[in-house]
Amino acid sequence: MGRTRKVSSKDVARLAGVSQATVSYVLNNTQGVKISDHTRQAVLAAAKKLNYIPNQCARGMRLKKAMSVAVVSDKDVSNTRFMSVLEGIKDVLADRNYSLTFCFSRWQDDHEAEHVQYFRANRIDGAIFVWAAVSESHLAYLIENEIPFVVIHSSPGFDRPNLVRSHLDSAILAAVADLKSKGADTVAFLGRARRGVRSRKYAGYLNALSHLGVTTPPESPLSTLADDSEAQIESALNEYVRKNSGLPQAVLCETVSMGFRLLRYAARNGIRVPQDLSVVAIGSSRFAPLSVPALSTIEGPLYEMGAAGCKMLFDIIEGHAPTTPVVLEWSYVPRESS
Amino acid sequence: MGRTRKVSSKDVARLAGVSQATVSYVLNNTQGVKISDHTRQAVLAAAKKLNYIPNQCARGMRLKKAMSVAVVSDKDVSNTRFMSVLEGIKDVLADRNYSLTFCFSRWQDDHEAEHVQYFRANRIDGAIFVWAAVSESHLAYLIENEIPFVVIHSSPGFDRPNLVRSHLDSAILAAVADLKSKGADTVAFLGRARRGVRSRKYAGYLNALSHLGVTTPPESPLSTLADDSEAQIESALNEYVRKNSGLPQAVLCETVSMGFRLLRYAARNGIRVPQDLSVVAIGSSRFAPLSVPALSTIEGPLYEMGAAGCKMLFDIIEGHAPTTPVVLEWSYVPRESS
DNA sequence: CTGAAAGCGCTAACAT
DNA sequence: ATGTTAGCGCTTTCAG
Repeated sequence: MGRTRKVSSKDVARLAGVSQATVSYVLNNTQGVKISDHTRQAVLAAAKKLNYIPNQCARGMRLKKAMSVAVVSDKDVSNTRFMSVLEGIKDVLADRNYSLTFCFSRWQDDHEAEHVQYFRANRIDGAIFVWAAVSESHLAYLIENEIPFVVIHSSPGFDRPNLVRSHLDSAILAAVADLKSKGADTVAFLGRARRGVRSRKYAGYLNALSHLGVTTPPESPLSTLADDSEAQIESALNEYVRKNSGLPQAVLCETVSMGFRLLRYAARNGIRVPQDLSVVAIGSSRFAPLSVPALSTIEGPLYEMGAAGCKMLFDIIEGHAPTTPVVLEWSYVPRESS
Repeated sequence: MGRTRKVSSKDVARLAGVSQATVSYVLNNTQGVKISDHTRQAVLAAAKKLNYIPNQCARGMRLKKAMSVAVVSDKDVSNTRFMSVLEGIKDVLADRNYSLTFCFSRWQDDHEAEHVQYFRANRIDGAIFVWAAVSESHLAYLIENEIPFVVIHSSPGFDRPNLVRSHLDSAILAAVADLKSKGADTVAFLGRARRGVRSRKYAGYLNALSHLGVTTPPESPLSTLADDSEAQIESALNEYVRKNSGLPQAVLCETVSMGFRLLRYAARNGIRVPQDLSVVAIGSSRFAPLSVPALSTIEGPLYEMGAAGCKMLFDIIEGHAPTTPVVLEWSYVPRESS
């Protein structure tokens, strides 16, 4: 058939035998404008017949909106997480017919940052920072210039109202409670030494133990763990067994990959999971349900953080600045390993 | 200072004491229009003073362009690779003042795909598929409807002119030649069994061996390798040693993580790298230069593939369809481990 | 060499 | 209940 000139609202109007304005009224369901059912159907039919899609650029120009928001991130975001957040954002955008413009956060000069230029060039209506390195001074610049933005960031100590972050403790508590209810008197933590006590995950673990009166094993976290390789984990567990004269009944792993490795260790050594040992890992992976046994996890609200951040951005764009951050809960997803 | 109304070309014109048209001429360096140096400077000064940035939406509308292209990908692209490609694309886009609109490839209905809608709504001028699942029938639809697109895809057997793919064999040849020149008579391949003979990487390895007359060890690829865990690699190597009565002098690893694990194995067993054993891994990682010894790698032309794809897309948009795919070479990056 | 004016496709007063 | 019209900010003939 080849390309015919793109169809405009004028074409629809002509075919429906009405004016362009009427087409706009019908298609946008403009409030306070009454359209007879007859013409409405005519317009709808014409639009469908011509396969009409409004020119967002023209629309945006008239509305003084860009109909797009920027997602700005670093070049080395971890992937699964990032894509889930993007999904959440995209779904909210789709509802409003907004598109997603992608920016990297390079900090040459605050004024020259890509998203700033884009905003001033009317290409975006606001920006969402997704785990991006972003200085307080730059955020101050954005505020000063009234550029709408939201920060999606999990690390604590970063407090502003237009922030979406996550809360881990309750989910860990739920997991440990579940382990306890299934008979585990002692729950060990498997994590990297260099993270140590400062980590949110370890803090949540300690918090859960004290709330539930579960024994803290003397050798936990397994501090000899330099990385999450299989050999490291194996030797750490061996040392644990030696010091505590036996395996823990349950282990909370800092990452999914540690969880997997622990499962492999157990399999190799004839330890039955979850009968002899329960395993729960913190993090998300498409593969968690696919291991044998399927790995129980504590998962971050990635999609929801994206969606919440995007909704918050729209609120800001529409003049309703949030007064307090959105905090979303991680959740305990028990599978076969616990 | 607060937000003042956005500055338009009219404001610049007024300040410079010229007409809007002149501003446009100067700022776009319009061909075939002579502007006196005096007015040119006046316009430039005014623009700078007002910090003027043209409204891309209005500009695009007038030019009948969207000033943006879509990157279409799946939700689970592997990350380092993806971000590098995006960088290449973004740099080319920046040259032309284009922005990047992000789409997921969901195949509900060919006509309803997001990028199709976006094209018809004038939000994008074309699409780049980055390792996305995309059916031939959908591509046919895009061609039929004259929607400009390019496919960045490495797997073979996918042949069309508007394609950017990569070629691995020469880089592997270079690596093996280097290993040989340093005295390695035998080079083993460390890869996952399930990939086996069908993989491009293994094929490239065999090709290099036969070209250079390097010995193919009987136990290569290390077919017992079920995954890339440390324990698996260790037992595979042990088996290799048993069957070949000794370690290979050099190993080509299918992935960077295998390379790292091999280095750790060597360190644990007192094998000196590269004196006793040379290691080269296929793939890219920020960490490759950071290991001890720094890992030699064979790296894909990720950035370049993005850039080439984007340039190709602009060619297509401007009516110059390519007649043949772009094929870019991987490169051998020797570091300390070889 | 520069300016006036038309118009890209759309929406929203303001008419009717 | 619908049509007329005036722009949104920009580029580009066409006149001076």
